[in-house]
Amino acid sequence: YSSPQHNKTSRRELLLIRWEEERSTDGSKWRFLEHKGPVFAPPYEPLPDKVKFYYDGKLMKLAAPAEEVATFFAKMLDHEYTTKDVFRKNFFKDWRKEMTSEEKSKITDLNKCNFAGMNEYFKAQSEARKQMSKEEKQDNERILQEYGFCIMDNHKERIGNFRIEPPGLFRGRGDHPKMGMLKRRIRPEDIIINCSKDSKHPKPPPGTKWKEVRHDNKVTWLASWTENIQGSIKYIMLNPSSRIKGEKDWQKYETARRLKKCVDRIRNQYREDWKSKEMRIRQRAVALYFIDKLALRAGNEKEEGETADTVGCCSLRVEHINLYPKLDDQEYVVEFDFLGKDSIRYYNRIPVEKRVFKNLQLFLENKQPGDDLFDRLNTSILNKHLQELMDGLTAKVFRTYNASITLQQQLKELSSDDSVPAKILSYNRANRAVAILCNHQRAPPKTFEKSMQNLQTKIDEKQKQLSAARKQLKAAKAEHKASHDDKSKKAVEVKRKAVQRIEEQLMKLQVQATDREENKQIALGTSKLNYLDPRISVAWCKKFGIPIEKIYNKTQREKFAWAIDMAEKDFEF
DNA sequence: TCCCCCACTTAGAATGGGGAGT
DNA sequence: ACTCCCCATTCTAAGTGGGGGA
Repeated sequence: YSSPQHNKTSRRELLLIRWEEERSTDGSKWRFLEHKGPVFAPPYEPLPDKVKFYYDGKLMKLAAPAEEVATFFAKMLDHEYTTKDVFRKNFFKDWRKEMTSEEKSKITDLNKCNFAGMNEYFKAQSEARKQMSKEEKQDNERILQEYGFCIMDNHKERIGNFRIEPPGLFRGRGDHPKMGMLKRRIRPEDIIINCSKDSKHPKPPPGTKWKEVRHDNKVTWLASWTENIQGSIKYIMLNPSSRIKGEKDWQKYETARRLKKCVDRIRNQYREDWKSKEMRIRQRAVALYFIDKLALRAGNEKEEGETADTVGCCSLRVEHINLYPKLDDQEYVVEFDFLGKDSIRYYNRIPVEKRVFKNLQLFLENKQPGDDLFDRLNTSILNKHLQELMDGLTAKVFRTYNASITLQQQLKELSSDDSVPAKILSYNRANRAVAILCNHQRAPPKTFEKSMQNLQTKIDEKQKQLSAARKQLKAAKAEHKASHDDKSKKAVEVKRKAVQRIEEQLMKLQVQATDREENKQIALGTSKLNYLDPRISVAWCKKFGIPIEKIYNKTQREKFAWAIDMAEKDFEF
């Protein structure tokens, strides 16, 4: 950052030009890739004998394999998961697979297992670890330096997840049929390494082998393995600050900006299609309208019974919507109520155009609650159609586009003469509007009520202070009225200032309380990280002289380095 | 056309570490 | 120095969407 602005900019522009040129060739993602391979979970250490496990009230010593799996459960005792039937059932089934035949014949009922001793032991352990955190920190740092980076095309790049996931109990979100199942330990023999032929290949731990070493530069991952719960592949990939991720991110926003140029045409088109003679075209047009207007996800089909029952737009079922020809003072209201990604509930009531409403009534005819709303549509059909409307257009581009354009519009409406803290508050409001659009929710933090109470206490105290200060001011005024001397005049001024200061402090606390309350169930991070073109925020900061640190923390600045360099104050999404 | 596989982005929860307040 | 709380970071699950083969 020591170089002059114009140099920095042109360097970055050149880099982007280079990115673009390199991209357009043969689909290869890199020319050289060298890394040290992943870091494995530490081997299991059997519990000391003082840690007791009881079955049916009787002390029992488990052999290492069953003991290890028992510790996974014991560590989660305080978690709600361990009270759920499905979790317990899946856990117990998988746990029994790890038992010796003797253990298996004795342990037949999970309810008779007492893990309390183990649980206490691990709590004590994590306390102890906190005490000696210095050494551990150094250790982590050493591992990070050794395994946390790779060389890709002449650049040292940070790896995102260089540690292999440790074994444990699967924690699915929502009503997941597989929750509690044993996630098995990953060994070197499970790992496929990807690197360049002419690089120094990573060595497997002594006495082990990799499953495979390949040299595929059409993909970006450094290592992969197949996970045993869903049978899906997991990858080790680079950090968001890397060239390969940044470039992709930039492309994503460029595609969304291209959508901006033709979105009017597309909107007119789907409105026309609401009138089509063909059912499949009407369904496609209504679904696209929802994706555009409500920022719904595409909604791929899912394998029944393998995952939680969640839906997106194309997979909506009859039971997920209600139609109200009239509701309160509005006409043609559609009520949505379904579980989306991560089993987050989407609930919304929106008035739609009459034509959409009539179409929905048509789609619902002769259907059961469990039937598909759009029975002639799926994401593949929709995306093929979108591809014809614009090169590179898919359903998810609408989410990116609508999120980013919303932020830009909201920021434009702000008054420019606010103070910096007021501007930042407004920025967060705009961010929040996007998070609400995208339905980014979170569980209220466990400490939420308490921290709100603390804040309220502060506010109450401040209010008391204020009324005391006001009384003093009043007294000082009376004093001055009586004496009319300079000293009392000064005293009035002093008291007036104090009142003003306390008023400001109170205001600040109240704003903070409002902000926190409004954020109770809303997660801002996801939209900031994945949907809002960072150049909008960077341009806004530059235009109003707001330090970028007020908007993006260190990690975010690293991820968005390309945008921070590239965007000038007049950038338009 | 359908299905399955693969690679990648997007997601909320859990964890950890450091700073503010006492 | 200590505690508590908050935010950054880490973790890994859960989506999207393309491609290939039956």
